[in-house]
Amino acid sequence: MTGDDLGRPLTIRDVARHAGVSISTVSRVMNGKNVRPELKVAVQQVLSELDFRPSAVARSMVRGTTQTVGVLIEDISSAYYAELIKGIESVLERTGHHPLFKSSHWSALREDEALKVFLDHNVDAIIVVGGFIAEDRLRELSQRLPLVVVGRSGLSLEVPTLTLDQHGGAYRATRHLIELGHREIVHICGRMTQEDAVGRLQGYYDAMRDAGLDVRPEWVLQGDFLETSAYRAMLGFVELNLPFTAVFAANDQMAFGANLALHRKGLRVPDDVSLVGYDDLPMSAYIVPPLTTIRQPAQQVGEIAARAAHDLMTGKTPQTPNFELRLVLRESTRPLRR
Amino acid sequence: MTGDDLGRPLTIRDVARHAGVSISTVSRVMNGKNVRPELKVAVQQVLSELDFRPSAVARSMVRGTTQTVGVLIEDISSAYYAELIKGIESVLERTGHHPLFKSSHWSALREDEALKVFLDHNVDAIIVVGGFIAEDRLRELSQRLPLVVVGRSGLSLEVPTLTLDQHGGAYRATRHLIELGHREIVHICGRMTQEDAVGRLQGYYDAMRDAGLDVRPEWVLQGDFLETSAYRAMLGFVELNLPFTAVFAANDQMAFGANLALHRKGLRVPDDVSLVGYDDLPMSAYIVPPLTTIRQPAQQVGEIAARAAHDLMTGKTPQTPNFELRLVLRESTRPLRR
DNA sequence: CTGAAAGCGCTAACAT
DNA sequence: ATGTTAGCGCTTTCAG
Repeated sequence: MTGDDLGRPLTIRDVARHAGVSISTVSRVMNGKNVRPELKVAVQQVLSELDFRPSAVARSMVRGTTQTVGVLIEDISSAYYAELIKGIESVLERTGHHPLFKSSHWSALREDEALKVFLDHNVDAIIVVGGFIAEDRLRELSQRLPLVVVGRSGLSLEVPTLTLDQHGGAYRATRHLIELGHREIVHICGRMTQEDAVGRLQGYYDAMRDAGLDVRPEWVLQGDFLETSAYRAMLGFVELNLPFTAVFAANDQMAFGANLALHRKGLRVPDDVSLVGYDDLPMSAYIVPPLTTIRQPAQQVGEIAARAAHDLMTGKTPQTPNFELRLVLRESTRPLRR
Repeated sequence: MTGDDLGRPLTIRDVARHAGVSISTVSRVMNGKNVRPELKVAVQQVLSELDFRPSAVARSMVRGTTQTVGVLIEDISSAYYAELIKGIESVLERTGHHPLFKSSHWSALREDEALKVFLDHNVDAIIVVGGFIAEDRLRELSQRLPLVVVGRSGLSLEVPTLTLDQHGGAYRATRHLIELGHREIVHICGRMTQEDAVGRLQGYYDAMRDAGLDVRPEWVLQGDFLETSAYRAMLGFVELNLPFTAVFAANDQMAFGANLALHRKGLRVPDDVSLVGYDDLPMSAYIVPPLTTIRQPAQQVGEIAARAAHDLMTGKTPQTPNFELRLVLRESTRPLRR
């Protein structure tokens, strides 16, 4: 009715003026406080007519809360973390919080930067996935705001910490191969700077040792969790002409790389070589042959982490259930033929 | 030195008090305005001693800018979009902006919600990737703030729009198969609600028609861009026992699914059936056999989109180069044996 | 139940 | 060059 459409976004004052009330009344209506019904209706009318939306920034300023939660993660774009993020997203969406994702790309410096950004922006909680942040810094953080840590072990923090038993998962994977009769088992490991990689390597070692099997140093191939590294490493290993009948890759992506390398060398999976991965990416059921692997319930972990963050924010005691790392039997392994 | 460490975060007043100056001087020092050198040093001293970081929220409030850019995308966690995001992240990191990612999961409602959230939070720019937002709404948005649109064609907007020639890409993929001598070519398409899927289907049709080839209706298999759909569709098709020698899947994920289905049915790729995908995911070079596919430079698209957003924010004229959709020849196709 | 006014932490006039 | 002050848009006392 009044033709005062300026480019400038509306403020609560505009609404108040149009409704003929004070700004506090408008605020009350928006926040469901007690207001005389007739006034309330009138204000709501104007609110929707003007399609008014209060500034989240102004609200944050006065409420001291932003409805955002910072999520620090190595790499948003990598397949495994993508699953985790999906889980976080899905529960935060329901609690009305907005995730703020930052990739640190395995750089301690960027981790630190990201945390500062989170703090500067006054996020209501932080979820840290993996990484290298010192225990003290985490403790300090947890004193300032709700903090949830995922995938860091050996921490003694008063903070919900979700960890998966990497050692156990790798042990199970290796054990599976051993039970199929394999004795010469190659392991392609991840970067030793990453906790998960170390745990999995150790699980492999221990499974071998417990079975009374020696591990030849040449059997441990250095990878970096990406396909290419495993592809190259596997190719190189085959050229050594050492006998081997099985491969355990520290993640599925490297298993893919190894799979192709074996194929190139004329070795059939699983007829000539059995192959086990780790993660169980959505894809892994669709490669040829479908990959036997250790299932990490990444999405579920993300959900629990987000729920824990929410619990912390609302003063509830977060649950941190144990996650089961199951072996998913598919078609890339078979009993050793003798 | 003064033992006043409260839990409450510091404000500019604390700094001012400690340095014995006014808050405006502190503000000036932080913003590089002219301040007497000695004072400046003193303030900087206090600033770092206290490890003070100004509230981004308060700054946003007064500056009217947030250093954030909203990124609306179907699904953060899907492999193709992950690449795009990586590109966006990498350039926004350098410009000092913080991406705010929202997945809309192919829901117009969520798209709308996300846009509102962006607006509420006063993002400095928005990047919209695909989706269903009406042209008018986009125009309206673009009048309020810098807007970059990715992957929407047929729009007549005064807005930087990055599109890839889906029709052309699919045409090239199909053409490749035809040139290899294939005539009975199956297409697994995506959801017809998605623009890209339609463009690719049309490209397939046109390539067939231009080659004087008829398309049997049974050759067009309905998928949804995920592995499973293609796996099932392919399985079902093979059971029809219709002759065919090649498959063009509308994305790599579906090509993976088809690949497995063919394998299950005892058909060898590429010896019995040639297979072409679309996207060129990082993974696609590592499946067995390595996938011939149309390369969509997703990461580069993300970079250009972010750069365009930045240009818009800084008043520069954004560049929107053409992207080349190359056929990447690998090992999943071969000449038809006669 | 409602309006006036204070104030969240900061920046940008405005005075000095 | 520096300090004082007025807001940014909102919520929340505090009076009435």
